[in-house]
Amino acid sequence: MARKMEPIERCDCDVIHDDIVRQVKNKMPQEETLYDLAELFKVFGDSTRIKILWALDEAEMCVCDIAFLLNMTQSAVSHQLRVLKQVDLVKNRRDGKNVFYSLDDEHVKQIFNQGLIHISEEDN
Amino acid sequence: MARKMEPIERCDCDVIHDDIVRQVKNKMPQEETLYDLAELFKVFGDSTRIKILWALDEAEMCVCDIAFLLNMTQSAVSHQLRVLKQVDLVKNRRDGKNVFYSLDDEHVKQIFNQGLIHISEEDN
DNA sequence: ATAATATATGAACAGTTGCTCAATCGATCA
DNA sequence: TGATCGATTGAGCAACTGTTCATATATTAT
Repeated sequence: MARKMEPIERCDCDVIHDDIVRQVKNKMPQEETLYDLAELFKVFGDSTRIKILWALDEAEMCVCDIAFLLNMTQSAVSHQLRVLKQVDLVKNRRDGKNVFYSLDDEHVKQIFNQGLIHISEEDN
Repeated sequence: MARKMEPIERCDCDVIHDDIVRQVKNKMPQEETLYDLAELFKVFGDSTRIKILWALDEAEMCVCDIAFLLNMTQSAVSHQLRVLKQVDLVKNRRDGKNVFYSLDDEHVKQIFNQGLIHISEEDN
């Protein structure tokens, strides 16, 4: 996690590399943008959360329903819903004793589908 | 990580929920598919790997070039390239003392862009 | 051969993650 | 009011992750 502060020493590669590296450096998005992107994918990088998101894409559901569907404790589901809410992937509304969760982003399924394309191509 | 084996007890929610939950359950992809999807996103869930992938999308580069570009040790970069290779996101070729890495999937940028769409919409 | 360079790899370590468990909060109902 | 149900929250923990460091391997140059 901790980043080295002293610049890495350059290897003896050709000057050609030098130009390419400089070009790539200029084309790269901002450090912060790439960090945020990683943070988003980190949220997708857990099968429990993937399942929850996929389920909520089908229908709005309360916590206990999700827990039953995924065969998990309410507590575990609640913890994960919290994570999903923090990054604005889901929203919720209270109805009596229940709290209903639903998707708060229409691109989730598109992102998933892109990922599935990669997976299906791996089996070659 | 460890999954509970005894089924979660059902809450006293309406019978309506029961139907919805059953419907959602039927529509959900296979457990394994969702697991694989999470594994893929887990790889994207690290800013170092995101940077490497983004860089390699611009140009083929050797390990020391990537290390210099990202101001990281060769070792750290090499470890991450190994991870990326294991999931078929990058490929490599040796040229003398150097090993050149390049992208092995054309959808990477598309997946990134989908993610960026979500991020940019968060700032509301 | 030896030395030098580029990369890979394994152990170790700190930091993080996702779950369980217990306690708590919020709303409803007797 | 107290009892109950659904949901949330915090502590604690085992498992995992990403880096560093030291070492090993592979290729080239001397």
